[in-house]
Amino acid sequence: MENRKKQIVDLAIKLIQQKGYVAFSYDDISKQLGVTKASIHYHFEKKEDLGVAVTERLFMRLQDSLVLIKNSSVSAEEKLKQFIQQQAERFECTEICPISSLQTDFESLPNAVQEKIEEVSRLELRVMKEIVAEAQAATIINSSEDVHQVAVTILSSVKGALLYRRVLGDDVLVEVLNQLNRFLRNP
Amino acid sequence: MENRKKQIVDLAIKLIQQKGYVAFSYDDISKQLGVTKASIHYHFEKKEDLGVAVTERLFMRLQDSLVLIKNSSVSAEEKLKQFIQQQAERFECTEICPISSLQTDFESLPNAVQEKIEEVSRLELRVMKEIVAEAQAATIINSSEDVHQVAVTILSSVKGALLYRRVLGDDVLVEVLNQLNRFLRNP
DNA sequence: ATAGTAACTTACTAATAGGTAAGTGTCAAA
DNA sequence: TTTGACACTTACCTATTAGTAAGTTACTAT
Repeated sequence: MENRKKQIVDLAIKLIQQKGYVAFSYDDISKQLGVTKASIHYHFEKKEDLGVAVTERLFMRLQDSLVLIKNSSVSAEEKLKQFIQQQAERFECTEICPISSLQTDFESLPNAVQEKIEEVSRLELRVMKEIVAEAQAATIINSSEDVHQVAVTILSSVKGALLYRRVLGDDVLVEVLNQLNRFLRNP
Repeated sequence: MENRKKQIVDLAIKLIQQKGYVAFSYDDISKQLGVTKASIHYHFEKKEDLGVAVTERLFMRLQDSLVLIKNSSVSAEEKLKQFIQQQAERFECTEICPISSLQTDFESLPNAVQEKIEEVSRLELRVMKEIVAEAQAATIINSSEDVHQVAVTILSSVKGALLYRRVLGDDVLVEVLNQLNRFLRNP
């Protein structure tokens, strides 16, 4: 059952969003799936293997959205809105971005996972740059702004807002999103 | 020796910045201080007690900077620069903001520490709002912007940038700081 | 029917975590 | 000189962690 592997990875991502890489355990996963811990080890021998699988899924998700961005005929305006808001809505208020969570736990990560999360972060930035560039071409974003700088700032502020949201409540994210809009919109 | 307690708390904060609340252990601390684990327990019986002491120190640091902001005769421009850049320079590239780290580990924190980190986050926001309001009064920041929204956006983006810096390198933070400046400066 | 494989379970290990009880050395006040 | 507090150490306990070895069940192709 290849499905079981997917189940485990999905649950691992969710747990990483809630508790982080260090804090989640094979016991958490096995109990929630109603199997023994050893059966999780059967699918992913070491925690490192599961960690790599997790980062590979995150990578693929981003690749998918990159393809979607490039091919879809949706307006640049909608793409920008979608990508940002999607992150916000996909997660509950107690969850943060899985990439942020792994960045936070970076020093405790096995080497293989460290390298992967580096790749994921770079790809994420590429995706955001793609969106910003399109929005700029559509004159939604002021073209005098530097694509790279704007992209990295949007990503940082959204990820940071998700952290604050967890302790200060839902409003934080909405406020940051509003302010980003104010900053970015062409006057 | 009240000094030892301070040593422990300082080291705990550093370890939280590097590895997070869940990942750091009494063993880490005792080894780095050259004493036994039990002696750390003598000063802070439970990990929760140390966690509370840590958040209380973070709170006091913020209170100090709040006083400094209100009393110092430095220009609003300088204050804004100082507060933001201070965070960046105080930490090494492998370290993130201790508040962010505790926000990430929020779900794994003891209740008492959760409540404290909530207070710390609110105070941090207050400090940033104070700075933004002053900068606005000095017409450095466009006065049409909402103080609260701008403050929460600055905090979020700086904290987020520290996460990305850890995996993508030092440039990230500089870029975000530059972009924030571009957004904020009066035209 | 049988051999083989996938997906498990049972039962274990070693390491590490937080935490505790009881004792030791040192210093200062009575 | 003794009492007592402080700052420890030694020696432990229990729970949890990642990880493993060996056996079990069920399905599948030959």
